[in-house]
Amino acid sequence: MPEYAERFRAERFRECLLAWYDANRRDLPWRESSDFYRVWISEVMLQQTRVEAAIPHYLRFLERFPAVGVLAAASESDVLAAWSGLGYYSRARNLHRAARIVAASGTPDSFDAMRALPGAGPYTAAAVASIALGLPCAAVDGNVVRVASRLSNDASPSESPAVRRRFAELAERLLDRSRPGDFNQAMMELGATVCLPAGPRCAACPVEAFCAARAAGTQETLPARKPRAEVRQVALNLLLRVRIAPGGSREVFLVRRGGGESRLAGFWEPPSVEIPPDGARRIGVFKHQIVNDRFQVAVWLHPDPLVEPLPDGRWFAAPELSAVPLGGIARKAVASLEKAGDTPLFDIGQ
DNA sequence: AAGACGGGGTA
DNA sequence: TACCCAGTCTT
Repeated sequence: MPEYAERFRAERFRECLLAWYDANRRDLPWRESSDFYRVWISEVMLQQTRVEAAIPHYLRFLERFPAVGVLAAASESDVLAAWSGLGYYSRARNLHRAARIVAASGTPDSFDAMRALPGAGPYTAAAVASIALGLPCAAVDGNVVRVASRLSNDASPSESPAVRRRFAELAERLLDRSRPGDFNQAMMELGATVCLPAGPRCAACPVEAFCAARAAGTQETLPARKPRAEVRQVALNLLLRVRIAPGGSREVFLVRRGGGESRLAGFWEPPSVEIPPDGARRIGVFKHQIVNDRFQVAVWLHPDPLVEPLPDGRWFAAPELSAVPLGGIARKAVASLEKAGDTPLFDIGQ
């Protein structure tokens, strides 16, 4: 009877979590009521913003715009001014647009209606729907992803949409349908204060007994992320042939690994160069790296032409260079070369 | 799928 | 000083 056992476990989980929440819940300004407008404003403010940072702005904002009608009637610049210091100003612009929609057509009464408002994604729609409307929607923010990954001891990369869906389904299964708003806030508060990214305080955790990661001792390693793009530390040289003048194409140089431990470590840079006599004028600065077995090339236009033979004169074949995925910078550089009448040809030296 | 968005907090 | 944080929207 695995289903029955599962249901029983989920029920116990809810009891433990909510008992902990009831005993430890913080008094926050937006918890004084479950008023839709106040909950909504707080959830938008709390996107990418810490509770402590949001509180003073929240209080000021509500004083300035005490009800949705006031917000809807305000000018955008007034709203932006009240938002100043919070960052991500598109949140304020979306909120303002959404306020006009709510003022005109009424408070949303479902997850879908909430989700349709500008600035309300899956998280915000679920949070407001559960806290203000009492609807059984699981709100999955970064905290909940961390808690869910540890409860299930699931080391799949947490930024993949499919994996996030799995964690959301777990949260949905655990959700207390009679107190969805409290349950969601309890999960998030657990993640923020106990189930910490580093150094989780398992001894203080109300649901330790339900945690598969804790049982396996893997809690510190979760949630897992996509494997870091791997830069192969191999002396690969890339030959680019660039058509420079009406005369034809010219082979140009290449690149060596950039040094240092900085952001550019692992990229490849051209050696210092001299200007060739034939007036080759516009050669890019090239950086490339092997990322997950794919060649990536970035090309910067450089005011000074550069050409230099490789010191050792050796070339290595780069696989499928003509199919190299160019990043945004490289595409811009190539487009710029083409606009200037120079057709870049990519070729493989050997 | 990947990057922009903006502050503040932290190594 | 530079990196990190993590929802939503855009491309």
